[in-house]
Parts: sequence; structure tokens; C-alpha cells
Amino acid sequence: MPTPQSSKSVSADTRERILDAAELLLIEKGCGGTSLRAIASNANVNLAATNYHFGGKEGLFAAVIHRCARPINEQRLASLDMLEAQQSHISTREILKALLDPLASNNLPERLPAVMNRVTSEPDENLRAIVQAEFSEVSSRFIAALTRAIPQVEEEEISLRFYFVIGSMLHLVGLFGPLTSAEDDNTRSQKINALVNFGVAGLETESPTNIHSQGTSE
Amino acid sequence: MPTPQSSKSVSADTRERILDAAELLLIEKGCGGTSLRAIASNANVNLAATNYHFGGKEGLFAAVIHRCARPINEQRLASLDMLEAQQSHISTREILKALLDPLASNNLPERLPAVMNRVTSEPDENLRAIVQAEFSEVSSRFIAALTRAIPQVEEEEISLRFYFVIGSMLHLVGLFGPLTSAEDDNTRSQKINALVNFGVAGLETESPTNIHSQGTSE
DNA sequence: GCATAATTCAAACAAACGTTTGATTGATAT
DNA sequence: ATATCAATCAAACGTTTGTTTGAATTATGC
Repeated sequence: MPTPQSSKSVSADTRERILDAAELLLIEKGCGGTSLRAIASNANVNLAATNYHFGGKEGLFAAVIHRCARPINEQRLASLDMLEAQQSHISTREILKALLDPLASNNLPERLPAVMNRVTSEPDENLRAIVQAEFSEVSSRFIAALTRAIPQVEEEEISLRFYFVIGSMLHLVGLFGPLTSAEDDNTRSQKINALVNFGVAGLETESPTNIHSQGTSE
Repeated sequence: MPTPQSSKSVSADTRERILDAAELLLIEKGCGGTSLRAIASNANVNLAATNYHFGGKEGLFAAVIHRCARPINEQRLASLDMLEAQQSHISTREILKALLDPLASNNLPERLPAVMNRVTSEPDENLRAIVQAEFSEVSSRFIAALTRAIPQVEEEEISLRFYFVIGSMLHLVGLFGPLTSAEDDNTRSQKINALVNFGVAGLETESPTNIHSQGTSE
């Protein structure tokens, strides 16, 4: 009983159909709420096929995460590479656009944001580790770039604010809603752009030294 | 077989012990990953007691959410009431502090942030409705206050940015980690304060009219 | 003390879960 | 054709799930 993790066999179609169905159900019902039986039923494959091709439920969801996260993260890193190759100083806005604009692009798997939103809040330890590994390079690279772009703020603070942006992003893509593949891409781009504006201002702000007597007008 | 939803009977202790155990497991394992048997075992009560007191798993988690969310939301609204009663114009910072400072206070249920983080990302429809109902008043009140505090930004944009702050907040309290009751409160306060600074800057920024040629230094 | 109601308990229920098995099909290569 | 291997299939495995039952226990009111 082999588990062909990467075989270009005749019916590689089965693998894709399983991944599609798993992705959809993962978004709608969450990880724990999705059963292999429901996946197999929606994909029109036998129940045992899920274990045959992916070795188990965990392996299946890991494959879903990988298939979703890889292209968008590659695009992010490629955009950052291009910026760093062309310019000596990169603005905060350019960095954030490299990070967030891929979410509005429509030549990517459309359900990617929803998958990210689901899976980043999974309680399962193994899945969290998979997600973290999938995004670790993006995090470190972008935090480093932001630290260089905003020298007046110390790195630890930049790191924290970066996670604020990530939190806003996850919450935003949750608002995109599942299954809105035919949604107005313009609306989505506008919201991404609003997040870029919000993030630029938040990242670049200087912490007030004395918080008291700040805005107490009367 | 009655289900006493609010009875001050002798052993109301059982109810509290069930809620405590459910709250803890909800944080660690998530909603779908927590079984009534695990809850009953950790609470040292009989399995049937969970159904007897709360009518089912869903009723139990609804009670957990309610018990967690109510005091902090009351504190938020009370702070906002006080601001609006004392001052004619309230600053963005004051509003955000009213919203976020309760998360750093230690006289509140300490595991509240973690519960919020877990439950706001639940796929279950019924639970999502419960959460939304629990936070609807806070959302509308604070969005209205922010709209008044930042007249140069239109309300729809304020509403979107408010949800960015909420997303950052949820992501942040996820970093607090579960079970860190003995954690350094100072660290927690500092991070909340960093979020306030981040949010003030992001909320008050004016959207650049022309995004192009913005930061392309070379 | 006694009746009455509220609460706890051990035990069982059917249903759904992830996984495994062994036979069967289909294609490939010698 | 025949041997070989990947792929699909129906069926069952043992657990675990949420919920229910009816008896036992405890507290309450008179």
C-alpha cells in the first residue's frame, strides 16, 4: 500500500478533485467539522481514496494548505525581490502592496484567502505548525524589509505592528466570505487598498512618549 | 427533565465548574475539538450534568461566550458612556483605549481574550450568530463614536478600519497564548498600548487620492 | 418525618468518525 | 498473453461522539 505523494499517474485527476472538495469544505465547515466521508462524497471518489492519496486526514489538509499558500507566497517574495533589486530605499507602501495586493489578484486560487483565515485559527497543533512553516519565510523577509524602510521605529515594534497588519488582513479576508468567486473584484481591490493605507499609517507612526494629556481637550 | 437555565440552587457550583472546564478546553482545543466527556472529566462532574444544566453542547458554549463577553463589553460601553458624558469632543485615542484597555485589566476573567479569539473564527453558524449578537452593540456604538471623532474620513471607511483594529486585536490576544494567567501583565499592557498607537494612526490617516507615484523614490 | 422536587449518577443508545482490509479493475511493460 | 503495479472499490474495523434514560441521591417545604 504505497502513498504516492507526487505521482503523475493516469488519474491524477482524482487527487485534484479531492483537494478541491477538501478546500471547499474546509472553508465552509472548518477543519474539525469536515469529515473524510463528506470530502469523498463531494469529490465523487471512494472514501478510501483520501487515505490512499494523502495518507490520512492530516496529510490531506496539509496538501490543501500547501497548494493554497505556495503560489501567493511565491508572488509576495517575487515582488519583494524585484523591489529590493531595483531600488535602494523601498517605501512602506510598496512593501505592503507586495504583501497584500496578491490577495486581490484574480489569477490565483480564489478561495485562498478563506483557507488562510480558517487555517490560521486552527487549534490543532500539527496544522498550526504546517501553516507557520508555510509562512515563516514571508514573515521574516517582510519584517526585515519594513525594519529597513522605517528606521525610526525599532525592530521589535515593527515586528509587533506587522502582526497587527496580518491580523487585519485575516479578518478582512474573512469578510470576503466563502464562495464569493463571482464577487466584484473591484470591491475586493478597494478593501485591500484601504488596508494598505491603514497599515502604512499604523506602521510608520511614532509612539507618543507621554501618553497622558494626549487628546484630553477639555 | 427540566433544564434550569438560571436557578440559584444549592449546587450552582456545578454549573460554574462546568463553565470553567469548558472555557479552558475551548481555548486549548477549539469548539469542535472539545468533547462533553472531556469537559465533564475535567470538571469532576457526571457526563449527563452538562446536558442537564445547559441543554446540550451548543447551549454550553453559548453560556461560556456570554459569561466571557458580557463583563468586558459592559466595561467598554461604560467607558464610552463616561467619555461621551464628560466631553463634547472625544479623541480617537480615548475611544480606542476604552475599547482595548479592558483586555489588559487583570480583574476580569483572564482567559477572555483567548476565548474571543477562538470563537470569532468558529465555522459553526449558530455560534457565530451568538458571538455577533454579543458584540453588535459594542461595534455600532464605537463605530459611531469614531465617525464623530474623525470627521474627515467617511463612515464607511471608518467602519472598515474599525474591523481592521478588531482583526489586529484578535490576532494579538491570540499571541497572548492560552493559560498565561501568571504572565507579566506589564508586557500585556505594553502590547495593548502598541495596538492603540497603531490603531490611532491607521484610523486617522487620510487616504491618498492618487496612489501612483507615491513613494517611488527612484 | 415526610412528601416533593431538584440534582447526580452509571449505563446505554444510535450515529458518525478515521482508518484498514482484501478483492477488483485498469493500464504498462516484457 | 502474462506478469506487475498503481488505483479504485465495497465493506467492515474499533473508537468516539452527543444525547437519553431511569434509578439513586440530595436538598427543600410543610
